[in-house]
Amino acid sequence: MGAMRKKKSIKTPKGDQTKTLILETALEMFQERGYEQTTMRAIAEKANVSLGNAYYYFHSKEFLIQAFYHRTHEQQLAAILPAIQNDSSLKARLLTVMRVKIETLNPYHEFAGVLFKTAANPGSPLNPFAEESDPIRQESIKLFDQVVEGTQARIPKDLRAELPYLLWVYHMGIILFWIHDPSPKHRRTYRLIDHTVDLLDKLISLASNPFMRPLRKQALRLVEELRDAATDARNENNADQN
Amino acid sequence: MGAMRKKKSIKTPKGDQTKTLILETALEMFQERGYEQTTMRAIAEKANVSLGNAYYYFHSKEFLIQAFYHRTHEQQLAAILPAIQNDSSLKARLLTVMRVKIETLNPYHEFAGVLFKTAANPGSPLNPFAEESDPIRQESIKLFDQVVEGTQARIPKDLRAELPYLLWVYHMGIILFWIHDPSPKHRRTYRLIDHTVDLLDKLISLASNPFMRPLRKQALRLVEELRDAATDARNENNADQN
DNA sequence: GCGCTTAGTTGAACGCGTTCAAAAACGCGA
DNA sequence: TCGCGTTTTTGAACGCGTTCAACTAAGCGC
Repeated sequence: MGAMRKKKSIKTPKGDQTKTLILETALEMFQERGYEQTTMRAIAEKANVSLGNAYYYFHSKEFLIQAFYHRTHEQQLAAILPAIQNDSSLKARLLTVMRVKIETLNPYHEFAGVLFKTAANPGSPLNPFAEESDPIRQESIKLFDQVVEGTQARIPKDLRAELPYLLWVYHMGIILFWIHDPSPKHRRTYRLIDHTVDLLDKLISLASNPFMRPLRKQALRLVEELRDAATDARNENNADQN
Repeated sequence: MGAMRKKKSIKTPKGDQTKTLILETALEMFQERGYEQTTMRAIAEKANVSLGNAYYYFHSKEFLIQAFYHRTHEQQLAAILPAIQNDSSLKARLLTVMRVKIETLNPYHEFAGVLFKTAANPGSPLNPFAEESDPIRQESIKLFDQVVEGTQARIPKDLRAELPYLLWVYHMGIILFWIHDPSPKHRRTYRLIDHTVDLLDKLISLASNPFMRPLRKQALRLVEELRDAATDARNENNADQN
C-alpha cells in the first residue's frame, strides 16, 4: 500500500519545472472536476507530458494530494499568523484560526473528502495517527502552540504541554465535520466552531481548576499513551518497507 | 460515488444460494489474503461463477464489505448480550462490551483498515456520520443503550438520552485505534480500553454532578447539533441520487 | 406444449492507475 | 567534438474494478 518511498533524489532545474507544471495542472483539474473524475492521463495530456512522466515525479495519484497538503498549509500559515496578532484571549485566537482554516479550504470542499479517505488508511503517508515525524503535521501542531502562547490564560504546565496537540486533534475533527457539511456556505461548520470554541474555553478553565488535578492527570496520561502508540505504529510501518 | 442504490429486488431461492456462496468465498479470501489482494475475478473463479455474476449480486467490491458489517454485527450481538448479564456496574459492562468487540474483530485486523478508509468517504453507505437511517448503526447504538440500561448509576435524563450515541462514538474511536495498533496481540488496545473506560466512568459521574448542569447542557446541545447535521447530510445525499 | 416475463448468468470490453524497458536529452570531462 | 553516465521522457502493456448487451433458465398463463 501507499507508504512513503525513498525520497526522490534531487533534480535538475528542468525537472523541477516539469514537476511543478504537473502539480499545478493536477490541482487545477481537481478543483474543477474533483479528484476521481480527473484521470492521470488527462493531467498528463493537459500538461503536455507523457503519462509515464507524471509518474516519474509523483509515485501515485495520492502523492498529488500530499503536495496539495503542503501548499495549503503554507497558504494557511500566511493567512493565520498576521490575523491572530490582533487577538489576545485564547478563545478569540482559536476562533480566528479555525475560521481562517475553513475559509482557505472552502474552494476545495468537494475534493477534500478524498483526502480524508486516504488519510484514514493506515500506511498512508497522510495518516494523522502514524508518522510522528511528518514535518507538515509537526508544523501544523506548532501553529496551535503559537495560538496558546502569548495568552495570559493560566493553564497548568501538564495541560499546557499537551494542549497544542489536543487542539490540533480538535481542528481535525472540525475539518471532518466540514467535509460532510452540506449546508449553504457551510454555515453549520462556522456555527459549530463558535459553539465548540466556547465550550473548549470553558473546559480548559475547568480542567485548570486545582481540584480537577487528579482527573486531569489521568486524562493526560491517556493522551500521552495515544501519542506513544502512534509513534510505534509509524516505526512498524517503516520497518515493513525494507 | 458509492451511495446506496435501490434495494436489489427480492430473489429466488437459487439466487439466494449463489449470493451467499459468493459472499462466503469473498470473506474467506479477504481474511486470508487481505482486501486489496483479493480480486473480484479470483472470487468469482473460486466460487465457480462468472465475473459478471458476482456484480449482479454485489454492486461493487465495497458492498462485500457492507455484508461483512452485517455478519460481524450479529456475531457480536450474540457474544455480547449474554456476557453483560453478569455485570452490574456501568463500568464493568462497558469493559466487557469493548473487549468482546475487539475480540471478535481480531481475525480481520488487516482487512479492517480498508473498512475505515471507505467509511470515511462521504457518500459511502458505510459512512458513520451520514445515513441516520442505516439499520446496522441504529442497532449498534441500541446495544449501548442496553449497556446503560439495567445499571443503578444515577445519570441525569438529558445525558442519559445521548449517552448511547456518545458511547457508540467512543467505541468507533477505539476501533480506529485498534486498526492502527501494531502491538503484539493488540495489547495496547486492551490497555487503552481499560484506561478509557475508567476515565469515562469518572467523567460520567462528574457530568452528573448538579453543579455541572450548565456546562453539561451546553455540551449536549452541541451533540444534538452534530446529530442533526448528520441527518441533513444524509438527506442531501439521497436527493442527489434521483 | 408454447409463448412471455422475469431472474440469473456469461464473457468481452472499457477506463483507469500503475509499471517498465527502452529511447531521448542533458551535462561534462577528455 | 565525442563518449558516457545520469536524468528525463516516452508509450506500450498489465491488472483490476466495473459495465453491458446478449444468452440461458425458470416460472406461469393458456
